[in-house]
Amino acid sequence: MRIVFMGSPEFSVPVLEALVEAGHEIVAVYCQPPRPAGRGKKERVTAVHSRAEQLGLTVYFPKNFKQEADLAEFEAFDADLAVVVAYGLILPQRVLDAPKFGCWNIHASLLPRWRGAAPIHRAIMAGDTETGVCIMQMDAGLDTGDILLRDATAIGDADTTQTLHDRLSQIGARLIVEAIAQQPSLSPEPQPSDGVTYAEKIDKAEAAVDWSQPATQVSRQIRGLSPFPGAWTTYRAERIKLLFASVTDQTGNPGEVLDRSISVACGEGSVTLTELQRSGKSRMDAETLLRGFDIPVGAHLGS
RNA sequence: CGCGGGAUGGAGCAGCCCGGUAGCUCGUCAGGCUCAUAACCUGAAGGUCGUAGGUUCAAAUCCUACUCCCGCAC
Repeated sequence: MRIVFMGSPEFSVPVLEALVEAGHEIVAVYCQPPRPAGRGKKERVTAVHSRAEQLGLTVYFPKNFKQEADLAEFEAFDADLAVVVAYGLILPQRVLDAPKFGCWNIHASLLPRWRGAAPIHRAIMAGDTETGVCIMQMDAGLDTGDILLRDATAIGDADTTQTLHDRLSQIGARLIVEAIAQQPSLSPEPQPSDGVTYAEKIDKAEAAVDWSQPATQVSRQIRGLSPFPGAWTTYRAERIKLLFASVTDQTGNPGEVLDRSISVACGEGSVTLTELQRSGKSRMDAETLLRGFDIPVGAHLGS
């Protein structure tokens, strides 16, 4: 099949690779343009951009699809299908209609739950026990298209946004190849009107840990924001990012350090912090961190 | 030219301001102990202090340039 690929971040890369692997003809790759980003404000290309160039594919990055030239260029590829995964732009109807089979989107949730920007973070933060990937026939709405194929995966207590992100990306890659192979016999199913939720973008204000929350909620917050943007607390005016925490059942004043494993009392129960990162340092486990940075029992975090 | 932190035996850090014998916690190795269990005691090995210059009788420490890592902001 002649396919136009549209995606930007790391999540999209395995999908692109799978399509190439499956022998499809990638006639163009679209992604977000390079932008000044990161330390030093240097121009950064997207993950898809650099991988596509390694694969010898031509990369396009229009600002949006409002210019006639960009629309015409897209239509001129005369593609059979466009595969869209975390591209970062709203596609106008002309783009949706251009490929022979339209545009298919890979979305990292079990729709209609968690439509929108941050489905992986939201699923963990909400305490969902299951999530998955949907292949959908894109329409004008926000993640409202008919479902072509889906697959689920369980969310465990050891999952973080990192682990789930990687797993869902792999599932998405496999699923899109399957969907294309089955294309003639796929039966699009409209999404149910019940159970619709929206995954709002993560706000930085959500990243500060509130120790008065129950331990289960604190753990979900820490795991759901790990590794990006990272939940954090403070100790001695220093900001400490928390990358992983498991729920334990000790009690104390919220924010109080209860033992030498950095177990911290929450509003209800406690969490044991096992992966942390001081600002300016790399992430390390609790024992390693404590070797050069004392957080004594009885210390109070986050005040 | 966005702001800032950092690079010191295998790991994590102190020492730098105020130049003068390389230090702490842990790990490793050898031996001891066995009511200390996130055990204890004794001893040992292991570092051209990120790189390159400069200042100096003397530089981990002061000066200059560079490389790499990270936090914030975006």
